[in-house]
Amino acid sequence: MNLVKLFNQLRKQYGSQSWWPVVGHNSLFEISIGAILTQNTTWTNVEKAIKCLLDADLMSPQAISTCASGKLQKCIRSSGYYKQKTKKLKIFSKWLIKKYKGNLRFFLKKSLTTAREELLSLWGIGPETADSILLYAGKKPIFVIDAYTKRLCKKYCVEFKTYNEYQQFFETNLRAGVLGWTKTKLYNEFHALIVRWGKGRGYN
DNA sequence: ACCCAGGCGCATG
DNA sequence: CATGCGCATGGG
Repeated sequence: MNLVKLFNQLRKQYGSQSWWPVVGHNSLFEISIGAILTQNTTWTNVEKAIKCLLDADLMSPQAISTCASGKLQKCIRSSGYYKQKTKKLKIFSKWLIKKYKGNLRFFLKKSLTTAREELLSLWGIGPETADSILLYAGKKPIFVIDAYTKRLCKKYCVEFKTYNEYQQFFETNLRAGVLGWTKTKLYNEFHALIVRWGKGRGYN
C-alpha cells in the first residue's frame, strides 16, 4: 500500500490526532524533555516523571542544570534508566543555557540540517529524539521514525535497514502539497496516527 | 515469573 | 558496517 493511502486509512480509523501529548503547558522545553524521557519506555511512565518535574519546579533549563542529581533522579525514576536520563537532561539543559540563553526559540532559528546535527552531537540524543524535538517542539518538517513506524512500514509497505532509509522513504513519498497539508502538519499527524495504531493493537 | 516499551552509547568482529 | 550489551521502571 502506498503511504498516502495508508495515511488516509489511519485517519479514517482513528480520526485527527494533532499531537504531542499534553502534560503541563506543553512548552517547547517540556516537549523536548518528554522526547528524551520517552526513550524506550511507555508514555504513562514519562507522564509521571513530567508531573513530578512540574510539581518540583524543575521544568526549566536553569533548574535542571543546577539541581542536585539525586533530586532529579528521584523525580524521573518512573521513566526508567533514570541515572542515564538524569545525565541526558542535564547535558541538554546546560547546552541550551550556554549556547542559547536557555531559550529553545533561539536554537530553532537555525536551519533544519544544522539544528539536527547540533542535537545529534549531544550525548544522549539520537536520531529519533532529535527529530521529535525538531518536529514537535520546533515545527520543522522532518519525519520521526520510531519502532511503531518500522513495524507499520514492514507490515504494509516495505522494510529497510537504517533509520535514514525509512526517513527518506517517508519524506520522498509525502511531498509538500499532498492533500493540501504543509509538510510539518502532515508529518506530525502521520506519526501521531502511527503511534495511535501501535498502541491500539498489541503487536503483529 | 517472564516479556516488552515511542532509544542510545559503547565495545567488538 | 553490523551486531550485542547495559541501562531500569512499570504494566500485561
